[in-house]
Amino acid sequence: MTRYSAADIEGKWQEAWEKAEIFKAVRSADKPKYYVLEMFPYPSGRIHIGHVRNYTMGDVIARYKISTGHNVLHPMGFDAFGMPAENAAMASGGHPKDWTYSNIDTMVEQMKPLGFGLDWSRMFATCDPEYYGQQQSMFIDFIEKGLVYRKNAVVNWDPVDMTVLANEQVIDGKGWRSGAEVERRELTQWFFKISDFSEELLDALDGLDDWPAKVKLMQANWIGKSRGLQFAFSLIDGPHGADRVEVYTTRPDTLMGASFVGISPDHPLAKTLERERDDVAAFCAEARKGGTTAEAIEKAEKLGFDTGLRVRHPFDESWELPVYIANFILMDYGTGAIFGCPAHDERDFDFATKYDLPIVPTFEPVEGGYPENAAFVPLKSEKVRYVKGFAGEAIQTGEDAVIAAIDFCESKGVGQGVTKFRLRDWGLSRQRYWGCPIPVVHCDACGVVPEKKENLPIQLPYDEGGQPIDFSIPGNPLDRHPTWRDCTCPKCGQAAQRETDTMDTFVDSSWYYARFTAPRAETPTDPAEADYWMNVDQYIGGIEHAILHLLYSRFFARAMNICGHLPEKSKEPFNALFTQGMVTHAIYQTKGADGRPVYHYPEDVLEFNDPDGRKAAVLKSWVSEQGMNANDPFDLAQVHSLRKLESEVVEIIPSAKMSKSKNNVVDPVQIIEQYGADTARWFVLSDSPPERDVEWTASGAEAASKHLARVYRICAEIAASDAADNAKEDEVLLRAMHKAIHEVTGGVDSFGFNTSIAKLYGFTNTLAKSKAGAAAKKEAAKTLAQLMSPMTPHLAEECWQILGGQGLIASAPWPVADEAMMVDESVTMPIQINGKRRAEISVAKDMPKEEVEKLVLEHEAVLKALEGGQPKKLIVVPGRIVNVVV
RNA sequence: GCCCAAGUGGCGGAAUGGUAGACGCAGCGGAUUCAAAAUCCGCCGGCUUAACGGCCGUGCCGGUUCGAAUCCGGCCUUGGGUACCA
Repeated sequence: MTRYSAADIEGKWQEAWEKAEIFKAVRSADKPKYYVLEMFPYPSGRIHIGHVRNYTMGDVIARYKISTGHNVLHPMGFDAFGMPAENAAMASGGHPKDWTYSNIDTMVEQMKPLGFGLDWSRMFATCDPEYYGQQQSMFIDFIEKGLVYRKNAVVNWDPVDMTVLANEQVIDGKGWRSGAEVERRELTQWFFKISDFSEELLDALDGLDDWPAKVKLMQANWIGKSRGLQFAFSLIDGPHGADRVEVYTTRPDTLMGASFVGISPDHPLAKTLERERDDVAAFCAEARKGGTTAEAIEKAEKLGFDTGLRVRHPFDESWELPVYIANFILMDYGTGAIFGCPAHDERDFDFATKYDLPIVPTFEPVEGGYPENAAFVPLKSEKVRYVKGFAGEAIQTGEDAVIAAIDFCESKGVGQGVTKFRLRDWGLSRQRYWGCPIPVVHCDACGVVPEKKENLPIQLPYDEGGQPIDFSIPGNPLDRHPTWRDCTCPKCGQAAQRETDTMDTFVDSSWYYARFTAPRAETPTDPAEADYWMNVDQYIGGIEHAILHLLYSRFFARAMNICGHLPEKSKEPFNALFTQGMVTHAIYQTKGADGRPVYHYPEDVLEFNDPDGRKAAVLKSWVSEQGMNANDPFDLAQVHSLRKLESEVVEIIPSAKMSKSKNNVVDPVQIIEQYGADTARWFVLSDSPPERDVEWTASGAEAASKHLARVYRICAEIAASDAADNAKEDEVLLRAMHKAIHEVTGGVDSFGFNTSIAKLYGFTNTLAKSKAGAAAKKEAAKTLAQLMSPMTPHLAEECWQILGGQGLIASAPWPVADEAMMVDESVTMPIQINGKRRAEISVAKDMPKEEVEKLVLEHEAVLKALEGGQPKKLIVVPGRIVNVVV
């Protein structure tokens, strides 16, 4: 081979790795273990360029850790349950199972040519009965340990499709598929008791030193710890002897500004009144309308209903407040009842204005009086406040005011300080077919009974008694299945019925990392394997999973520890987390006659630089219409003039998320066919820092490909060279090599792949220009191949082989930088005069400070600046810089 | 609204208190070629200068420091997260 051809070499090396079982992970005591995991994909049918970036990063780490003597576990699987499979079945009449497994086959075929160092023998899909059966077994353990329970909950119910909808599936208050008005319905659902772990999940974030601060903050906000006061207003003439309304507030310092009490339509007091009074019943029915989505909530008008009931203020017997039922008060947060302080809360202010309630400011600012423009005075806006009614003391900050108010109220016997969390229990029931069946049985005599473990897995039925399941009928096929539901009670043996709800797919992905340590075990985990391989040393995935998936996994690890499936040390399963950015691509857009955007494929667009050097584009079809051949070199001036025709200018939107409808999707399979896997891998790692988005550009891919060809050419030339040694040049090259080892390694260690690649470019340039002898060049080229091997493993093997390297580069030990070779004998130090660079001197690297000072003061530029005087100050930072202050 | 992050050439970005713009893309000039592709060499922030050089320059205003893209205070813009949570 004389020219680099990815197609000729990549398959060959993949076979060599497989044969040598380089990536097969086997438990062994003689090496430190390293577990690197990328978030596993959903089997949508095709791999996405984003997958390529994600798995390439993981692969760089995996291969690097192998080279540094680690026993590496790097597995791959599929998050295979979920709605898209059912939707596909509805659309095309197939079966979710067939669709899913066929997609998995396709995606594995697409991933293999990328040369990832994965242990494919551990692969599984969450829809394998061997996997979800173990999940069912754990669910039964969770029931025993009280980690899961059933309760009624309000859900979005689509009355046409007869199913529960996730919030994301409700659009404008209507079901996304049926278009029917969504109802709030109370259903009995299963819940994981994640809220029992609120405090622990929050506190343990502090120990996750190698997680992005951003993710920890998002989780902390989601868990939402708040400190407040819970107390009761006494109710005057309440119905049926009801004498109090319990409320919770995080702003007890505004208690003296209360002007009403509000209760949820689902509050027991509201329900009592509803039964007896038609006007209350009508209001409550109205208030319960509308979905539970953020959107629905945003639009909903704040409605209140004066019940006519009155309560007494806890600090003033004669002060009576009205009790309203209000649609914005949630029954499942706090006590389902609030007091409103319109002067210091915007929502209460709106409400009070609407219903003509008093607005009572409670803080006296030290100077200037109250801002006139807003009755709402936010907590942080007042530096010093004086709280009316609270012992007349000045309080410095908002937080202090809250603490002081709680203390004060407690001391007067009004309520007590309470800590609450925003985090709710995790509802896992889904009224869908393509999910893990919840392994319980409903028995008329015994109630809800967990299935016996020996009966697991409870498998999904493939058909309906020989007939294919019809997914076009609304509702859950398991519900209407003729025989599947029928079973016997595991407790009493009488006829009973299976639960037809399946589990949220987030359950499947909450423990797969543990299953990878022993994917074929007869129990959820194998304790010895789990103890050896856990925790995941490096987890890599998208920021979109910052909250739910990662929080659920942290909960599951704790629950699994309680049930004995994971060791104590794995309560936090991911030692380090890295969240990578997306691969984006430009969108080419014009405006249609109706003013709406029209998107174009990149190949339909002619890109060029306008006279200002900025990227611009016109449609090729337009160029052709004007009598120019778009494929020939063309007259830019003509195109520039075309561009003035506004309607035909193509707007380039860079860095847009890839989307089929916008014609900007880059298909990895095509890229591999065109350039090879190494080019795709090199490109997605270069240019942008891994945590940021990287824009896919044709020119960038082309450049990556050219560079790899150049590296091959250089190595081939060196392999064939017999140039004599050249002591001086040899040393220069080897010094550069050791510097490169140091810098590239540092980049890989700290997820700085883009800077590692920049250093590799630099070292390649040095090598190409070097006048060193063949032996030194060969050593440098072999090192270059090694440093590139985690990123472009196929090319690296090929170069290694032609340079005479022993064995596979994949199992060769990582080069070590020689400290002594990295230190230069002399350094060039810039001389600053008053902080501005004016000159530089070259000095021996260990020249004493005094001597440097002497040399500096003799320097022409310094003498000129001093004009015969003495410097006010002379700063010498050894080896770095000199600053003369005159 | 609240919380967080980012802002550096035509573009992606580098530099985390010490020579701003590494490395790459795009662009410009040259070599090679009948020509092209490929490859190789050089230039490439702005203003100014015949040149050497000088001045300005990391979103804006101010501060700390011998020295600030980097630290502090205030603002602007963009991106992300999140919310009837009492």
